[in-house]
Amino acid sequence: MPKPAADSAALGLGVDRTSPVPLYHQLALQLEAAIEQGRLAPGSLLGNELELAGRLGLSRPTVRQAIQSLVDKGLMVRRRGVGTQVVHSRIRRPLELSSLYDDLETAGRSPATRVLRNTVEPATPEVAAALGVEEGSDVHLVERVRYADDEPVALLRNHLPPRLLDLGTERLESTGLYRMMRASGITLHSARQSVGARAATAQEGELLAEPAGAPLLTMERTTFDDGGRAVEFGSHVYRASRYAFEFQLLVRP
Amino acid sequence: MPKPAADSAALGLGVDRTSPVPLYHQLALQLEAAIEQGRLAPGSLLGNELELAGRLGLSRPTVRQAIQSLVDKGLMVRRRGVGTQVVHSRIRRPLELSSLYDDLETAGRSPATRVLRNTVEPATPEVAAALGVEEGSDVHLVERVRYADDEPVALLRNHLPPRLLDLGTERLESTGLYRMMRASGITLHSARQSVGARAATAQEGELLAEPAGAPLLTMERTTFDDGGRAVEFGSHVYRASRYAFEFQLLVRP
DNA sequence: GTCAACTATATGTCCTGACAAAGAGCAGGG
DNA sequence: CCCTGCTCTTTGTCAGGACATATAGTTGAC
Repeated sequence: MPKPAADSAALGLGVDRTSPVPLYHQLALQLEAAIEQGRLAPGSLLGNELELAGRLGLSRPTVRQAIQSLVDKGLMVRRRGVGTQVVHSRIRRPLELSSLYDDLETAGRSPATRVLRNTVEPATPEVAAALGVEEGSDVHLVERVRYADDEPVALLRNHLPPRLLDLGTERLESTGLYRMMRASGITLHSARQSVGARAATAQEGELLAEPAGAPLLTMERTTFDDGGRAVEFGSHVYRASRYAFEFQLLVRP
Repeated sequence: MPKPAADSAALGLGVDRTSPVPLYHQLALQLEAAIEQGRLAPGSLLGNELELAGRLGLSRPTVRQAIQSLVDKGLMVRRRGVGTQVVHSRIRRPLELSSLYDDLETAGRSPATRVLRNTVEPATPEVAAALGVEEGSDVHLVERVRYADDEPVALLRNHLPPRLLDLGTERLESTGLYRMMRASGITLHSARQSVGARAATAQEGELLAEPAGAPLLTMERTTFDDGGRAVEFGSHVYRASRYAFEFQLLVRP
């Protein structure tokens, strides 16, 4: 079966050496755009690395680094002795650590927030274990209802270590927690999540405009910064009728 | 605040050039083991790449490649001008495309399967769109109940394109679908998932030993091979009282 | 004493060059 | 006709060097 024919002619590829953007990244962006716009057809071969490097005036390692980043994103597949080709399937975004606020905003759904509580409380054993602080020591507690297009979507309950962040209620109402963290110079690194389901309590139902007993999607998450400190522990419930987690994931070789 | 002091003395690091395992991978495995066993303490610096390369008799690119793979796994963090240090938090496995069967088995929970249906049916519009086949054309349909420790955990409903796999009912009862695919030479590449929740129907409740209306965790997944062909479309429901998705995820820089 | 500028250090980027190994296709032998 | 072995192509691995740049600590001026 003949492969869908090689491509790789004039694709508008070319790098700008005066730019501060790394060459491999420039190339990666251009290739990604070419795939996105269909100029690099799914299944088409990219042409061998050495020749591509020669045409662009780059070295092979630089070209390889660009291609590798796309392979890591799942956009391309390399096969020794064959070449590198564009993956057929439409890859959307792989799963990343995202905030509900940003997700809703990029989906064009006008997020809004109502703060129910914004206090300091002693840490329960569970919270203390998650955040790595002393049991009974002070931790911030923030409870919010998140709306999308004026409809309640989720009930967000977050615990944060003390003195990490200035948690103004007004700012909490106008933006997302992760955005506030990043703005404070906190570098998010990783998170441990658990997603489940349970029935709504009467109080939850009232806040989310669902009957008591309605199925809810639950998410518990502990987020760490790049120093390994826990910066947030969240226990969230989502209206199953209005929300689902969607994500793409890759097989790691 | 002084950093937890540099380490990097004799860590038992050393590569075997006669081994077929790539040098960078040997080094990566050794470093990972050292972190795992605590010989490389969280927060400790690794010592600069050039010196490390010199001590091991390797070139810097090779050492960098090894370190980079650990950075990608979330185990280490690089800081220009500072060095590379081990992340404090214990990283478990990042989210990967996994099968319930394997997950249960690695958790030591003795998975078992009962096949309810194993037939060929015409594709509904939804299934046809997911698998990329003609509407109404033949597709395999497999319906199973998955047990863990003799307790029902999930109801699995899979659609597969025709002639992809030999779907013997006996084999389906004794292993997982993904394992069968891999054994058939199919290279899994990526999957698109959607996780939600809903109430159990009467029939689902009966099969899963839950009352009707009980909250269930739902997962829809389309899996693609490295050629971009859809190889499976699954619509699964899990008992929320017995199962939750747990995973770790990294911030992509 | 405080702040700015300088310097040392480590990673980030990029180059050239070389050989190894896997896969596909072709040719030859059974 | 099928299978085996060869060869060619292409990616995989590795070396060694050079310069750029961000960060931290130190030094110097005010």
